[in-house]
Amino acid sequence: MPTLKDVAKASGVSVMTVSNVVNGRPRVSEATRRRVLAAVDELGYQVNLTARSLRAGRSGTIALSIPRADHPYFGELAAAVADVLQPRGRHLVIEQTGASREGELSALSQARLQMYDGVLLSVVGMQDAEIARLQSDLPLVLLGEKTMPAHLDQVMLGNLEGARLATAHLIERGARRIAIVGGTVDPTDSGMVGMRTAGWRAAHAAAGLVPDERLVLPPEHFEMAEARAAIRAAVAAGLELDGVFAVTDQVAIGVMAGLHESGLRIPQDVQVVGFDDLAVSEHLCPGLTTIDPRVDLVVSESLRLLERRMSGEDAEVEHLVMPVRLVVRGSTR
Amino acid sequence: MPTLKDVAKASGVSVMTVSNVVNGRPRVSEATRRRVLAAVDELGYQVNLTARSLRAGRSGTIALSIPRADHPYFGELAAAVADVLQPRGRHLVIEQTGASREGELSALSQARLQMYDGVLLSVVGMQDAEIARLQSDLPLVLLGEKTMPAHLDQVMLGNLEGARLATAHLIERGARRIAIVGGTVDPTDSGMVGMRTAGWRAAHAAAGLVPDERLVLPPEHFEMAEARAAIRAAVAAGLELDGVFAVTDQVAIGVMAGLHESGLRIPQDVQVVGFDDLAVSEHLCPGLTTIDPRVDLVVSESLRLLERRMSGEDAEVEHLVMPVRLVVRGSTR
DNA sequence: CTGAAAGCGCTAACAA
DNA sequence: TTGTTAGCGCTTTCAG
Repeated sequence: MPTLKDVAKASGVSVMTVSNVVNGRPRVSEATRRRVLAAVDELGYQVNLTARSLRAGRSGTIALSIPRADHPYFGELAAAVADVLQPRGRHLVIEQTGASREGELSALSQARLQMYDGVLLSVVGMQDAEIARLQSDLPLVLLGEKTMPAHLDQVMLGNLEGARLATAHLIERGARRIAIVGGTVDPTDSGMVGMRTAGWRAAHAAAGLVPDERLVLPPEHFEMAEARAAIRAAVAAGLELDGVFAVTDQVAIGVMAGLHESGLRIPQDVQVVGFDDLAVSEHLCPGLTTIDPRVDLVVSESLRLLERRMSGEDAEVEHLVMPVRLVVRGSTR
Repeated sequence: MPTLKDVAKASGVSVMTVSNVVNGRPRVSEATRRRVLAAVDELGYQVNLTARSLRAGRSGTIALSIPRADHPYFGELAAAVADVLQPRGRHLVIEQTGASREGELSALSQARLQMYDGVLLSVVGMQDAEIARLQSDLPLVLLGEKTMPAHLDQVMLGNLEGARLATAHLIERGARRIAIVGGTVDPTDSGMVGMRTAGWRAAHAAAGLVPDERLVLPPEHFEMAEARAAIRAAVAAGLELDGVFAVTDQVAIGVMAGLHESGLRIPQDVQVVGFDDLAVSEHLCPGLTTIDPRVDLVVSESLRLLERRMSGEDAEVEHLVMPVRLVVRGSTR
């Protein structure tokens, strides 16, 4: 690759002048400018962004780290972030950590994070200790469904409120035996599953109902096939239910398939509510009633926090929980 | 951030020794190693990967450029690439171009591509001229559904064969009025839509049938809502059909929703086949018969080609078309 | 308006 | 085993 020096030599000026031309700085005579641009063209010169970053101390790039790109929720999140950043002229790259419980940071080391001007880190499998170890001098905003170290900005979905809304809606529409698919019976779970299960319990309590603990169904990986098998097995085992709160839309899709296979009709026999409002959910048959997690707000708020850190402002740490919204479709009556 | 120099000063050795320790090179006495590591720990030293890249002339990173992360096909592709690269100890970043027809390269400049050791470029909206201008000295493999410049390696899906298989399957299962949703009547279209439409025509021709041109339905953006509206409108307008080949699974999902809304049953009244075999397609009701584009092969082949370029091998340019596979599910009889 | 020098943080090559 | 030197390609600073 040709360098500034090569262009300088070819056009008979100094590297500094070439740099000035290439960066459109003023105070360059029209004649030299043309000469330099001709050389740039001829040699096919391209700035070396690595060198520029080293010199500038900034890369001009923001990173979004997600567990997996093939999980629609994260794909949609990534696109939403890109859509906000692109018009602002900021460059985004997506890092995929692989959601390894053993440590996202091995895949995405602190050193690598340091390359970016700012990082939105969607933490799923990460240990608290690892998160706590994150340098707070790197502009960083955490996106994740559990409470994080107090010294880092965080934006969280309205997990509890969403689960409560979803379950209350099922109760209101007449369901009385409402399974939670992807829930947990572990009361110490403070993560996404724990919070959504707590919302399911809270809605029951508010209605004066006591949920049957057998209605807490296991799928732990939020996979469609797993959820489908779980609901089929439960129905086959004689578990009676007339409603399902699925902890994610992906799980809900599996649940709908499983209920269908079991000969149960939605919503006549079993009503279903999901969580995430994936793009596909609107186009299922029937359309999936779900919780809109307001990814738009998550994105705008987390970028606000990030820009604040990036500008060096020494503001208070914020831990935000976004509002959510129930979207009613055909899977509930 | 502390630098090698800071650590060197703190531990009373030279920067080179620190570098040697940090990089686990041999020929460092146990005593100094410990002293250095202590200083590294204390100062919280982290390598500056930008500086290392500049020095080494390589970034150790491969980029995958996709139009949008919220399009499930690309999300699944990205995850598949990451899953192959991760175990090999290579680092991947995902760049999102935004599929702007005006030019993917403005979002993702040549200069930026140059930062990576290798690039998988999924081209959609890119102009031929822009693609042709791409330096061939950057290890680059094109992923895209149109024929690209001869000087660049390319991996393409079996568009024609897949569309042919899908349509032939519909014909075999008794469909005679088979719409193509997302097709084109423009015979000069040599892109993905053109090839898949050609496959639809080829299957008809092979069966001695002549398709009604009114069965070519418009949706151009492969969006679910658009496809849903298009099929509804067509049915409402009295178009008779007993089969649909949707150019993508996303389109197929919209089609299924639209047919459902129009009171038509799948597969009894209308059979549907898609293309992409998205993860969700298996869990629709009914399951979607579709073409598996063998993303696994696309990934392994494109990485083979890429690694070859990255190793500096001066091999023949390859233009590969991957085989495809029909996956039969409930949406066809 | 143009140029020379210095240095961002790192490592290969050589010297001690 | 450890240290010194040079330079990756760029831009800031200061001097013509």
